[in-house]
Amino acid sequence: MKAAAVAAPRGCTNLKLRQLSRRVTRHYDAIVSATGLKNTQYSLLSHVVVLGPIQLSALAAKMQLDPSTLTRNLQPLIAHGWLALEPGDDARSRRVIATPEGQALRTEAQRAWKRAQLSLNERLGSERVARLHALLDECMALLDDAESPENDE
Amino acid sequence: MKAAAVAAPRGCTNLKLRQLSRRVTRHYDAIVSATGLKNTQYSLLSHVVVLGPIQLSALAAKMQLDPSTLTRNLQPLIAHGWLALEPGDDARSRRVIATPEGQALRTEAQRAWKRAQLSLNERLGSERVARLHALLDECMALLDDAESPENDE
DNA sequence: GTACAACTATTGTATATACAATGAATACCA
DNA sequence: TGGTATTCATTGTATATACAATAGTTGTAC
Repeated sequence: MKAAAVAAPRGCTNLKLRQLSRRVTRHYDAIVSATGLKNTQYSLLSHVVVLGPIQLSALAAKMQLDPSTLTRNLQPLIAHGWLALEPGDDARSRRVIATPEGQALRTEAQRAWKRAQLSLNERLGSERVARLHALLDECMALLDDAESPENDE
Repeated sequence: MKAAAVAAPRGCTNLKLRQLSRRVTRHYDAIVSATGLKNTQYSLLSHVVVLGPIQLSALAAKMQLDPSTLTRNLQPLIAHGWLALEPGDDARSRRVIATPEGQALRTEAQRAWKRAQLSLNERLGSERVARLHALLDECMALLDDAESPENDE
């Protein structure tokens, strides 16, 4: 039988991902920004609400964010009084926690997020979105795996 | 017969896209940055090389970039002498063009990009990458369509 | 117990991204 | 032809993102 012809990927994966990210981010922001949160801020706030008081380094890892980026992204949310920093186990580490105001805002913003997600599902088709999620998850998992071994080259 | 069960998408499409984008961008940057270009700059330079002298607004549309973002992103490349601005048809419009140095750099950087893409294909599997590309393209096309009609609300 | 390695978070610096507002030029219409 | 709307690009402002370097802290080996 013939050798299985694996379709060679065309184009730049990075470009395609970034372009769609920008596009989709604009879609969410158009809806979620009514709550005063940008999509990124909603995401960060949500993570803190769900993951409870959590160490900064652990949160950065969970969110695939550089620690320095996390430090910076926290600033607006702390300034608004939605998040707060606590001392950690060490004198060097810290934990983030959502304030009551932060939790309330998250509950409200979650409704807006839901509307944005549903309207996206509608435009793209739920089945397609589900496939996209699965694929994105697979890719992320595969790239994370490549982190642990001696793949430093 | 039973109604077709369409898998309801779980999680946030925006988050998944952004996380994978960040992850993949880091992968490309680790390889392409040796040429002195960040992935975004390589992408912009490439577009200009390929699309020839092109009006700013047209380029922004092609790249799914806000015009103000394009203006800003051009600055480093112009400062390095890799891109240049020309007068457009109007007195209000302008065109971008790649200088000879810019074209040479792009040729070099393209080789690095290729290595990054191939190594990504290897980690994720070419077949999976091809499926991802197809899906990303579909989603982008569907979102673009929703632009033209009176879907403003 | 001290010197050095490893860890945790932040700052310095640079870029990316977009919305709102602006300035300049052109199109259009009455 | 004169006024208004539209188009094109840029600036003001704010945030997102990451690498490199730094400052403090803890662990560890001798």
